[in-house]
Amino acid sequence: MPRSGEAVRRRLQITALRLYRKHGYDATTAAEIAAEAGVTERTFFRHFPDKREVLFDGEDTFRAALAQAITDVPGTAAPLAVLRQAFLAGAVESHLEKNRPYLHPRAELIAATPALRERELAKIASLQDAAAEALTARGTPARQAVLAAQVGVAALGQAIHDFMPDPTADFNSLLTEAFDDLSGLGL
Amino acid sequence: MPRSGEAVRRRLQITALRLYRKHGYDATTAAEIAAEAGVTERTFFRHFPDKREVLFDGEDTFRAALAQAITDVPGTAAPLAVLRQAFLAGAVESHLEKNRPYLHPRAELIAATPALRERELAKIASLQDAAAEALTARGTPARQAVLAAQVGVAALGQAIHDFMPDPTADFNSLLTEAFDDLSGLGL
DNA sequence: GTCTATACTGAGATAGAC
DNA sequence: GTCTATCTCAGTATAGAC
Repeated sequence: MPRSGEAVRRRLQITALRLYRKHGYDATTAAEIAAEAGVTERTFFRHFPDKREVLFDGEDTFRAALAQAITDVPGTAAPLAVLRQAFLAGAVESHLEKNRPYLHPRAELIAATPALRERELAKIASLQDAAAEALTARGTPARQAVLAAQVGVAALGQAIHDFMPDPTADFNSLLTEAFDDLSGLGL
Repeated sequence: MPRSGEAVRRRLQITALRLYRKHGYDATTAAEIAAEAGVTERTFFRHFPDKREVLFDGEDTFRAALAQAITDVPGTAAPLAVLRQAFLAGAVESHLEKNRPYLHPRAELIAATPALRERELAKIASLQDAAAEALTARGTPARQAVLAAQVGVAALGQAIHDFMPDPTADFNSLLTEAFDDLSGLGL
């Protein structure tokens, strides 16, 4: 067996998704995933702090890329306009494309599993925090930044949700649509 | 020690909050909480399905009251205007007042404990779902309802956040302020 | 109320990459 | 030799089953 950590890590992720979907999250033990990936249970927990996190690898990188995209938006537009531009800039789309084959099955599993849904919400909250911080660094007052981040990420979530089941969809159109929808809510 | 279910339940909640704050959530065992409350560990898990839930009792009632308030808003205003009126109607304020003494310490603990923060986010998401459903029942298109619920609950969260540390604050002013802030985000 | 499975943790030993 | 990935072993606590 190869000792390169990255390969083991990938195998654990793919195996976990497959077994979680096959037998359910609760009915799948960490030992089973590890065994199928050719390592011991302890190694599983060395790569991932818990059974949920194995499905959320790479979120940190994505969050950093998104924060950078917000920082890089030129000009002094209003907070939500900045977020719209940042989300259109490519970081989101490239992150989605990178995991294309797993996106939809993974989303189905998460939606059907409360424990995983909780973890996903935490990741989204973390995205909101990063977005708010990036806006603050641009000069947006903290209060507005936090609110704008929550609203903007909600629109982003809607776009991603619509994008996933349809391989032919154009992400940027969906994103523009979601942000346009915000205007009709009656602010 | 009285064995009437409600009293035990209350003692378990108060004891849990105290011990979680004193020794940290992870370092506190369910057995310790139960012992201090004068019951067995088994009784703890009979009242609360897990160690987190003991801090989130009553959320279901609150969610139902909020949904009812949304349903009860008269007229055909835009979705966010409906939510603003519903949140001002008293259900939120009365829920906050009921737990006044525990609100702030509880919030501090949750903010400092990732596992509890995850559970709180799940509860908030559940509020959003209920709000979206109530809006849909009023005739708001599903897409708009989901987005409006997320935006409205974000404003609500901001108001609650500001309300907690300050016992003299007027909740309805904070809420109005938060909703007004939404207009300045640049839609 | 008792029993058990399993998620997770810690420490020390081993094995391969450099 | 160092460094890092993995294994082995022993343990605790949560939560569910009976």
